[in-house]
Amino acid sequence: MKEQLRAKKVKEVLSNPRNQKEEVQALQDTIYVIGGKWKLPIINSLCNGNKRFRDIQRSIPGITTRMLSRELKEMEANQLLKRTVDPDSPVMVEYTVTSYCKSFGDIILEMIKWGKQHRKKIREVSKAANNNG
Amino acid sequence: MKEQLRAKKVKEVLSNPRNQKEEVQALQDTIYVIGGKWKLPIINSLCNGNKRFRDIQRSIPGITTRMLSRELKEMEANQLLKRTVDPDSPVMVEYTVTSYCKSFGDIILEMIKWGKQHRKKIREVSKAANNNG
DNA sequence: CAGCATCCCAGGGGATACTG
DNA sequence: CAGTATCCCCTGGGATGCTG
Repeated sequence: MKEQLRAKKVKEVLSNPRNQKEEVQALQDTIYVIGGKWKLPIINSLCNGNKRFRDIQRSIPGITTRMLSRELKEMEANQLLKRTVDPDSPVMVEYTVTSYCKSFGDIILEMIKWGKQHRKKIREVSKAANNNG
Repeated sequence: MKEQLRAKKVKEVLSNPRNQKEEVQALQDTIYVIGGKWKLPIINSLCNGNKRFRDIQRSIPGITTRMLSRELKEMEANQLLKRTVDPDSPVMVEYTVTSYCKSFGDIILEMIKWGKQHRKKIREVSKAANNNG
């Protein structure tokens, strides 16, 4: 009985359920905030210096004006970016990331890294398949 | 001339359109692979040592058997995990991550980090609101 | 325990056309 | 240029109940 209690304790220290609950929560929160196909690519585009609607759109393959418009609005509401209209020419709008938005930098970087490695792997696999076939 | 070449080189490194196209692609690829609410939490759970269906389910708040079942199947097809059935008792199934799956580790870590900071920030903001109100 | 079957729905997302 | 407005579809996802 004592033995079993000890074993249980050790296991808890090795992988504390509390910590894990907290971490799953954190993970799910993040997924909730940046979920969907477009938010991260948009943030990435803004961080790359794109400020104008068209520029952002052109920099993200596949996005439509509708989705871009929607996401920008939502992200502005969530303080992830700032929208500025040039008072002189109302058709001059600029989007810039807030500092808060930059906190996604590391996530984006890791995801880019993964995507590149993934492509590399895919290429290698198909090459190997060709050699074997 | 040499100077200009060097300057150009630097600028290219800083924001090479080619690189950016490649990076957006990589980013979108990654989002495609791990998109949705559940894949990353599942991977996380497996990496935390959960192997049984019920355990995985219990470790992920909100997931239903239906979704878990579906995602596990899909991820098995995509070589992200291995499913093992104990021949002695067919109701003993174990899921384990492949090494490939572990390559998501850094992404998950970054996302957990972000989620924790996010909660902290939310708490601070609401606290400040209380003080001001 | 490990899951499949069924029913159901919101909303994410696409295509296209139009406006100030 | 910077969006809105429609229309429409699909599917991710929820709820619930059932089986080997």
